[in-house]
Amino acid sequence: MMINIPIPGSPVRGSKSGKPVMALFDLLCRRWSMGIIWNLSEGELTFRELQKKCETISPTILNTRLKELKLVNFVQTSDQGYKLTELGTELFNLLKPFKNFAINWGSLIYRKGE
Amino acid sequence: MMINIPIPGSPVRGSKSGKPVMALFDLLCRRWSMGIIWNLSEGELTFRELQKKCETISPTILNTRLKELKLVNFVQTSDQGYKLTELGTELFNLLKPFKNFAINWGSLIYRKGE
DNA sequence: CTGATATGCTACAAAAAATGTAGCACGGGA
DNA sequence: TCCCGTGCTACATTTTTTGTAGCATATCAG
Repeated sequence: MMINIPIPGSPVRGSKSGKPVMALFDLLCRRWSMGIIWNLSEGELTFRELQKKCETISPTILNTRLKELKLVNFVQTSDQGYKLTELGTELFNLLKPFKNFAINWGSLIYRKGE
Repeated sequence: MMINIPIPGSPVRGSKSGKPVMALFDLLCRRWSMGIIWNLSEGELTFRELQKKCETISPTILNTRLKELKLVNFVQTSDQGYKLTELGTELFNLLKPFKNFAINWGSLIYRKGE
């Protein structure tokens, strides 16, 4: 497995100069990144618990994402398994409003299909 | 090309029951989705302009993402090219604070490497 | 009308990322 | 010692993404 972290200031997807927000997007748009942060927000979880919460994630990708998220300091290990760092929690707080937005969006899509 | 949209309420990556927020994450975590929304926030852009803004996107994927984002009503076409819908603008507003977060995060990573 | 340019987009092969399944190594507990 | 549960790796297959070339149409100058 090959770990490749986007570094703000170095070229990333979306920005040759490495605009920080593009580096963040590069990271977050990797499959499951956001889901993992979301699921960890409720508290510490072991590897297998997290795997269950994510429902359909493969252990390979879960482990890769966890390594990445640890490297960028959004997630940390603990006795009990994995948990968000302070920074990761801040990021989750930015993600939180997506829930209601998504619910509203979902009801619009639903109506569209009627 | 095959368009496949996550529908809240139907199984999506991350949720067999299709939790709306997971459907949204499924969509947003596709490569370039967030970058496209970000770049369109400043105003209408033609296909080629958008391509230039995204710096390294391929036309294939740009077109795929645009079709998807139109289908879920985040983006619409206009005389001048492409622009965010009202809903897309709302979504952008949720994304906006990521910029400062990313800048802060970037400076932390930088310090880590010193 | 003709040629030069720009635009939106498609084709397609190659590369990279994600998936799914099997299962290993290790640390309890009985 | 045998049996679980846990964290995680191996690896073949499938899906996504990339990169390059280039087509079709529209516009404009001559």
